[in-house]
Amino acid sequence: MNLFFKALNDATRREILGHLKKKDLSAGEIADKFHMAKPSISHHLDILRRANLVASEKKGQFIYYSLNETVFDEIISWFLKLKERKK
Amino acid sequence: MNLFFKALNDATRREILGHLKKKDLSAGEIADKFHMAKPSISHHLDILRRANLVASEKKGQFIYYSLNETVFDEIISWFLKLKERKK
DNA sequence: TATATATTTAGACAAATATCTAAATAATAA
DNA sequence: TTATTATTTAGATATTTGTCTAAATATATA
Repeated sequence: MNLFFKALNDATRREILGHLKKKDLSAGEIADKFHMAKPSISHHLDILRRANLVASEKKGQFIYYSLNETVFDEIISWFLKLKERKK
Repeated sequence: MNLFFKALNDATRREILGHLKKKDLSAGEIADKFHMAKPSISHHLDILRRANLVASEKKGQFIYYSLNETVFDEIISWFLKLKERKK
C-alpha cells in the first residue's frame, strides 16, 4: 500500500500509466513522450514496477512495459472501504 | 489530483482518515492516537484539508475534523478509468 | 569482432518532506 | 484579569525524492 501511493504521487508516473493504458510500450517509447532524460524515466518505471503497477518483459534488446490492472482492484476497494457510511 | 496523491502518500495521514471514517474527532483526539508531537499532526491535518480529504469546523476551543467523502468519488473514477480494458 | 542501440546502474545535487521544539493565537475557567 | 487548555505557526534539521550526467550491461548488426 505504501509503495502504491508513493508510486502514484508523481505526475510523470501517473502519465506513464495513462500511456500504458492505451498500449504496451518499450522503455524508449515511453521516454520519447517526455522531456526528461532516459535514466529518469527508467527510475520512474522501476518505482512503478516495484509498486506492482506495471509489469515488464524483455524482448530482444527492448523491454516492454504494460499496465498491471489487478492491483487496481485492491486500491479501489481501499477507497470504497473508506467511503462506507458511518453507522 | 496532485494534492490528493500527495496527501495519501503518508501512512500517518492514511491512518488519520481511517480514524475519521469511524467518527469525527478534534485535533487533540487525533493527536492522542499517535506517538507524534501535536504540531506534526496539525501539519498532517492541514495537508489533508488542502487536499479536500477532510473538513474542519471550529467548536469553541476545539477544531473538529471529518472525512469529506465527496472527493473519493472523483478518485475512484480516476482508477476505474485506468482500469478500462484497452480497445 | 567491432560498433550501434536500448536500457539500467551509480553517484551527485537541489528541492521537497516529516518531524521536532518554541512561540503565537484563541477560547475557557478561575 | 490571569492562568489553563487547544491548536496552529515559525523555524530548524535530517531524510527522501526527482533529476541529471557518465558509466555499465546486454542485445543486435555489420
